[in-house]
Amino acid sequence: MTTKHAEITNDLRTGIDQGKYAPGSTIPGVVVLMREYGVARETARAAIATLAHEGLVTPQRGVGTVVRDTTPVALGYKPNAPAQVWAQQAGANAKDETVEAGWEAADHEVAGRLEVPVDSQVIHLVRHYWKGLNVAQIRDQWLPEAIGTAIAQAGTDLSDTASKPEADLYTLMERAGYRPATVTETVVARMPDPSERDTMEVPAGVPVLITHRVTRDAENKPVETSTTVGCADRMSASFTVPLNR
Amino acid sequence: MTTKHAEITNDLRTGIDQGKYAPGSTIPGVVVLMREYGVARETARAAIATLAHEGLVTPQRGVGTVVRDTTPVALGYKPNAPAQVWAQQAGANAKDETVEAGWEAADHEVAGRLEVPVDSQVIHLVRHYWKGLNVAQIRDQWLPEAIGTAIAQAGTDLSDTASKPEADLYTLMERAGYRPATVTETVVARMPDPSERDTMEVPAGVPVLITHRVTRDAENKPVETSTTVGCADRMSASFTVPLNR
DNA sequence: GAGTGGTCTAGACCACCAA
DNA sequence: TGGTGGTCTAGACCACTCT
Repeated sequence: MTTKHAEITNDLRTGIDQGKYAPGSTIPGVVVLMREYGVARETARAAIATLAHEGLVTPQRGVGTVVRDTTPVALGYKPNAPAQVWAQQAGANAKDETVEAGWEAADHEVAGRLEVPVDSQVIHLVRHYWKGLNVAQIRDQWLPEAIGTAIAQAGTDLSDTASKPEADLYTLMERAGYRPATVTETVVARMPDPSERDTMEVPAGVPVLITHRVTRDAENKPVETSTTVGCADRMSASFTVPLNR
Repeated sequence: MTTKHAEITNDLRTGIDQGKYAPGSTIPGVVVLMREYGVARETARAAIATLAHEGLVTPQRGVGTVVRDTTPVALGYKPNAPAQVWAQQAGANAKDETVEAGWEAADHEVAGRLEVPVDSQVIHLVRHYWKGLNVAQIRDQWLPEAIGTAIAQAGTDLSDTASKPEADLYTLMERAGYRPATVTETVVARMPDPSERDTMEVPAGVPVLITHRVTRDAENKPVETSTTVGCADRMSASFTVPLNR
């Protein structure tokens, strides 16, 4: 025999699957489930909690337990033009903002990706990508010392949060004499930690997608690396790769 | 004031972060927490449940609540050689197995990806990729009718589950006169549904990574599409893309 | 058998939202 | 103000694992 809360969960889940409870509407509340199934409050709540952690519903105090719209928003992501894509694809109410910029000492991870010595100076940029009222992605980006100074000498100080570069980063790199040739991206997923859940307002049951990127020039030397963390229900990553066989 | 269970969760989480509770060891159990914090059983359990849903611990009856090893297993994935990579990267105790094969009518989704009419015949293959004792990935793959029959005429019947093709799919395609030229992959993540949780034995708090792929020939016509679902703590996807600017 | 986590109850009070 | 979900309790019994 399955447990009582599992029984209730299954009934509600099939109801959602079959469209009995549409996205945006509410499923039967705690008190209703208590009465209809003859269970205690915590048992009814346990059933709902399972659905919440599966990402199917979002309980809201004073409102009810709302069925999530599980359709992926599918913000396609093209590594070929990382900077501009956001505005095009996320729609009119999208914006992005540099919240942090400056020089810092490379830690082990960043130094390894950029193939520079640990503790050597690198430029670190943190950007927030907004979609409507939410931060949908957070990007941490690092550039090796040589490139940071070369871009500065070409007239753009990346270590200044307030300054608005008038061109995207790859263009700035080219002007400074570094031509990006390839990007390698590695995608993983996990549940958000509390700070991510906080700044991006990730609902329960929604994982984050993490993209680690390394951009290299024609000599295969790293010219940029970044880590992008995004709410998995507000982003997806897409790649087109030629096959050389 | 934070809630009692949140308080306990935070204490335990920082303990894990700081290495006080190492991966593989157990955190204080329900009864210990009840005594030390002076709370009821369900309150202590709620604190542990939060950590479980964050993917940090796995409660086990009769054993204790074990700290998960959160290190990503990072099975790099190269779209250039999809079939062979598994064995190389997942190690010695990896294997893969075709669990389903045959002709079926294309549904809306598959028809759209392959750019064939809805309800036209397609080959459907389901493969399980094992890592040790677990299924780590499930791949659903579809080929358009023309290619399925061409490969059959070239001597390999893909619609037969028992038959072991002696070459990887891309090679079979080439022999049948279709040369794959590009792949486009879209990666998303979500929490597993019950059936996925079941066959892949996904622990609580671990999302699945989903890769939608379309392979095209030189004329940009789709020759294959597949959807791969994998436990996010047992796989990652990696892509290297040349920049053409 | 001792100790772990899992289920369930009946009842209390609190926080929040909408009408 | 009435209805929603969130927190918490004290106590019972069950399922599982390890020794």
